[in-house]
Amino acid sequence: MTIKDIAREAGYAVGTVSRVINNNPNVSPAARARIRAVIEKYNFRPNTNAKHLKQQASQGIAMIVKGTHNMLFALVLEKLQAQCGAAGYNSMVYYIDEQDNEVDRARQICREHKPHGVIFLGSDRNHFGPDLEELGVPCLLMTNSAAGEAIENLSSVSVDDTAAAARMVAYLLDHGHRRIAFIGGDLVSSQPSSARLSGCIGELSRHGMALNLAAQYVPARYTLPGGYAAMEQLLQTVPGLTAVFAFSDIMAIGAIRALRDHGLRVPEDVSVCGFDGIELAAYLAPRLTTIRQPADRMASRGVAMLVHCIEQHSGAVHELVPYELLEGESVLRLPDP
Amino acid sequence: MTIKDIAREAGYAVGTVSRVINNNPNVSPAARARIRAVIEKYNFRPNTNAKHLKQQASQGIAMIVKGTHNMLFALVLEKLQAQCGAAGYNSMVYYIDEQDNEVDRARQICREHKPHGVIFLGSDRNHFGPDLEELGVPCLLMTNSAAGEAIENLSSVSVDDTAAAARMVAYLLDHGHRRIAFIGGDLVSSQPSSARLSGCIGELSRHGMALNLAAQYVPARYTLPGGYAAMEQLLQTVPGLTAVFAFSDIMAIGAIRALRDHGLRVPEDVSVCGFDGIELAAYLAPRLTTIRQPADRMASRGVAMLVHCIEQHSGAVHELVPYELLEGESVLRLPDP
DNA sequence: CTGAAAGCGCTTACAG
DNA sequence: CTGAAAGCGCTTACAG
Repeated sequence: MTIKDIAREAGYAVGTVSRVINNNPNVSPAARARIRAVIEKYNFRPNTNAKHLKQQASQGIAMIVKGTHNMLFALVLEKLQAQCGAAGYNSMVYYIDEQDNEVDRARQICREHKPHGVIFLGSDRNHFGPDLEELGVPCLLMTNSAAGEAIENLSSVSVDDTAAAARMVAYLLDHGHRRIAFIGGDLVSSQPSSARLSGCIGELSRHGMALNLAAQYVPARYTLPGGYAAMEQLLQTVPGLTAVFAFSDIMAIGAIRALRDHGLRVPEDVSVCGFDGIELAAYLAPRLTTIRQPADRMASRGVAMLVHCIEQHSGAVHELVPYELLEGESVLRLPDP
Repeated sequence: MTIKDIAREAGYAVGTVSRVINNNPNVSPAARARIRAVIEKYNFRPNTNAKHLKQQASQGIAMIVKGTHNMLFALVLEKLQAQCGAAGYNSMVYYIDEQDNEVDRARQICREHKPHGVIFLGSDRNHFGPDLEELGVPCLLMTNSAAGEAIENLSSVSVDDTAAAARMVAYLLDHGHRRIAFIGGDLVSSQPSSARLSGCIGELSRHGMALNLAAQYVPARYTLPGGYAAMEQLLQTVPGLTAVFAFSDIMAIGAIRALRDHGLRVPEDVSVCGFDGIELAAYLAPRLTTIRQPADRMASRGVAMLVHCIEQHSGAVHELVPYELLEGESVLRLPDP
């Protein structure tokens, strides 16, 4: 069943059928009705391969998501799709492996599906360079800042990771914690982890405290076992620690389990806080103290910015959206010494 | 950059370039080397739209996943892809919305990408009928049984949902629980929920107990808030309940939070158990007692079965894989009355 | 082993 | 408003 079959049965040429399918106004009501009826009858769907092969530009925005296990991305993606729809764009979602090159994938997608813009959820900073401009369409990085990259067509929307992490450290210090350990991502590939760590170091030094990177920071995958293993390591390298700051909620949950398996209570013996503010954080016991990244706000700003770039041919912008420290029950206020 | 440009630069015809790309043996080593070098030089990737438009059959298996929030599916999918790769098939993954029609989507995918087989993760039983045979390729339903559907080309691999649920009820009864409530999916669309519920009813009746469906069973979405809301309702309709059996771990986590918010402890005041055995279940406090669906085993059996159907042109088979009751800390043994 | 050519199912100027 | 035709970038018989 192809457009040709529809055309024959309806008594029109394939061009007219194509116009009906693509809502081209240059079709008589009679032809439209007749052709629609035949399409309906056979529940015909045009072949997207042929469509994309020929079409100049799709009416869509491509979204490239790194990893399917990331609960924050899943939430942000949902909001992005809603916002895109509201702005009159289709969204096309491509999930890729955590270790795949998102920029290579974007290149292929642009060639084959000709989107009006590309949104990246998750990024390896090593993959992003000036050659991104070759894509020829505005791009947007979500939840990571690209302000430091200075790539002409790459906008970004994120929280101020440095400030947010500093805020959390200030919160821990205010609660009397002095021996604090950190679990984050790989500092070479993860831009947000670096930013957050520098926020932590800054805030500590404001209080006259130094951070021993080798001992107090353990890089881990953003997974439950990743957080678990990192916590076990920190228990060795930071004796007497009273608080742990994990740069994702999932890692925090892993860390909490590790603490418990070592006979430590949370928060009575060790306080734990996370980052992201995923839905799950509020369902745990104790509720997790964390930094909430506002998925809704990020998505609406992101789509607005990208659409502006697309329609006005304007340059990249980098926007910070407000984070929020969600006070849960996982950080204890220590008594004054 | 197209196959034509590569051909020109390499000094061969496009057909030869195509043969190199598709590892067709009828190419001289010299031509192969020369063309490979040019492809390498430009990092050329053929347009998949054109490829699929023309190609008889891809060397792939399509996987259609309902929903991106399902942690069990994410795990099973990972294993499926590994198994497919090992069997010499590519996997092409298509995520669709929870309420979208997976069979309609499969129809389109088969037309456009000509996979050798289709795997469904998640299904609405209302969408499956004898017309699935029109797809013309073997299909496989994962984690739900299709034994009752009698569709010629639809195999399935799942745990015995009825037996597994009965086993859990037996476990609760053995622990002294008598007032038990249930949270599951919509009984009309969810085959596993029906099967599990019937297992629960059967086991209760073996012990001379009846189930008041309207009061003791609350259908919910498979989400945290879904479980939460269902639990709040059960607190009204089943006064004095001592145990809750949720048909997914995520719903169980939601239910636990609801109980706590009503001042009840788990498991001291109310016991809770789940279904699925996702990684997270073992990281909670208390660890969740649940039925583990063996993702690894299901994936390896599923792919083996599907590949057999594909290569031997054999008919559908329905296999049950062993479940496992994971004893956590969320079910209390009640003292003898 | 290689090339020339047809054709996959669409879209889109171009005429009328 | 409609049709005839070119062409998107590939694959694949068919000749040689």
